[in-house]
Amino acid sequence: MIKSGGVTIDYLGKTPLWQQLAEILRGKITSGEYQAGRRMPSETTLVQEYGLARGTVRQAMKSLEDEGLVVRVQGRGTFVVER
Amino acid sequence: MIKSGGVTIDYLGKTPLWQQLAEILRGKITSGEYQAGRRMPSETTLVQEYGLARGTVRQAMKSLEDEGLVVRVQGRGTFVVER
DNA sequence: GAGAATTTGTACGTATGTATG
DNA sequence: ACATACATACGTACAAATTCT
Repeated sequence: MIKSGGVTIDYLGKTPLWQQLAEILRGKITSGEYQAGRRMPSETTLVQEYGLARGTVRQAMKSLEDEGLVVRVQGRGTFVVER
Repeated sequence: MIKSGGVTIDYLGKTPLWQQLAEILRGKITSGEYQAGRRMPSETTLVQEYGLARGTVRQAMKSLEDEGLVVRVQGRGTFVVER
């Protein structure tokens, strides 16, 4: 069984870590794993899951927000936008 | 009083500055002054200590990394490899 | 309503990576 | 080899908003 799709972070490659994470999360949104209107995993959770610094996670989230895929609300969380 | 051992940088000689620095650092590693598993002085620190440009320091560090003596981690520092 | 816990926002400092002149 | 600038990344601390107990 081959893990295809580059679902994991490549810490040695050229692509920035935050871009890789953004790509992963984008995939989980478009695939429906993260459903519209529902809350995404918190930054702290993602930090633990992927072993990245919070700033790096936030940069990935920021890019998703800029794309209009998610909205971030202080004190509440980050939510997948309805499409 | 003569400084023997080439512990200082010779800015006029034929040997590249980065090679001289690499040699110095290599010595401090093998002698145990820079202990295995611990962090090396930062590039900025070495820049100040030896009066070299950062690019030159990086070239020296790169050579040490190629030799397997140290590993460099973005955002954390350069560490002496355990042997 | 009070206080604790959670979550995102902001700021700073430090360090390595890359690019240009 | 030097100088500069910016990007990427880690770590820490605290603030602000919301939710939970």
